[in-house]
Amino acid sequence: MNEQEASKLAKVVAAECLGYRVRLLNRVITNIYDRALQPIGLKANQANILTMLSYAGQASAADISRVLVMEKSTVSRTVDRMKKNSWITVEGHGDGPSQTITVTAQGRELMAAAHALWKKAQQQTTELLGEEGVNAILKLHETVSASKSKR
Amino acid sequence: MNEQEASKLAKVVAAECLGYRVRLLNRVITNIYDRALQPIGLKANQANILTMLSYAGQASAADISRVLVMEKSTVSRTVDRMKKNSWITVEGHGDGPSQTITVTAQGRELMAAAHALWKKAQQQTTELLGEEGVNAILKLHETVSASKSKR
DNA sequence: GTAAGCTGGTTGTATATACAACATTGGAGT
DNA sequence: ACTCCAATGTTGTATATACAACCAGCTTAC
Repeated sequence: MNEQEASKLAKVVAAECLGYRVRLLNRVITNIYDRALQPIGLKANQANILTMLSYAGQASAADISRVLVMEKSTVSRTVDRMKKNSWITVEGHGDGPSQTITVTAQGRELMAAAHALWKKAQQQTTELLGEEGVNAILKLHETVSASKSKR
Repeated sequence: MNEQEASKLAKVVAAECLGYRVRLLNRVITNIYDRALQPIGLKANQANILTMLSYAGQASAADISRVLVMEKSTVSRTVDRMKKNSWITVEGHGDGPSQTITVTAQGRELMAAAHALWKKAQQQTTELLGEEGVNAILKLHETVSASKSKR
């Protein structure tokens, strides 16, 4: 398959499916953040959780799930990984509900280191998308989160 | 944590990170397609590959990887799953390069069934995002795929 | 003509994601 | 006070994703 054919096919699939475009966009952008944070062993998603926790002071897994609109099982496992890295502590009855999750001193140090790296990724993304693209993302996010809150 | 606090936190994280917004957007939109296709056991991503293959007639794994801009290991495993479902056939030297992947009769039937379901998801997405949102996605996709082709 | 390198594919490992099934725990209602 | 239900969390299973290491075959350079 030559490049022309490939390009044509890509256009066909892309023209058809919004889902495809969103997934590709996600792969590209998330990759920028993940690569940037890779030197300190942090993933973009975990960085978001750390950020939320540091603003909140403390939160339960359910809080994280609600605030960041993530599936509770995803939160459960991610929290577990972060706990193993000693970035956070989880207090409360091992099994029972109502945990209290807080960022550890180590976690705060990590965040400090993450900030510079994250900023670079954010800038790279902004350059890639352009001002217009960034605004589009902001708007799309508003639309989606508005629809989510209705449920 | 009450709803006001949660909402405020969400805004903070979202305001900070474009990556977060894109991931959320991806989760919401991909979920629409996955749920729509769920009755026939097809995932959005696999549907895209099937579509590409049916337009192409045949393609190698490397072609899929290039056209849809997916990691080759992702393609390898997804192709494997689709093959197990008899939606596609893979011909060529078991190990060696240059496979020839084609859609089977079963695969074509599946696509026919998928089309109606996919269309519903597409419409649902369009309603969710609005005309403006859809245009934003189109534009973002162009920007991203243009940057990709430069590499 | 041979060695080095490129291309194509697979596999190991890790994370994010979704859905379903399950356990636990508190509280609400009677 | 007791029962039932809603909210919380965990775990099983499956897919998508990324990166790295690896293998096989073909091409290119010398």
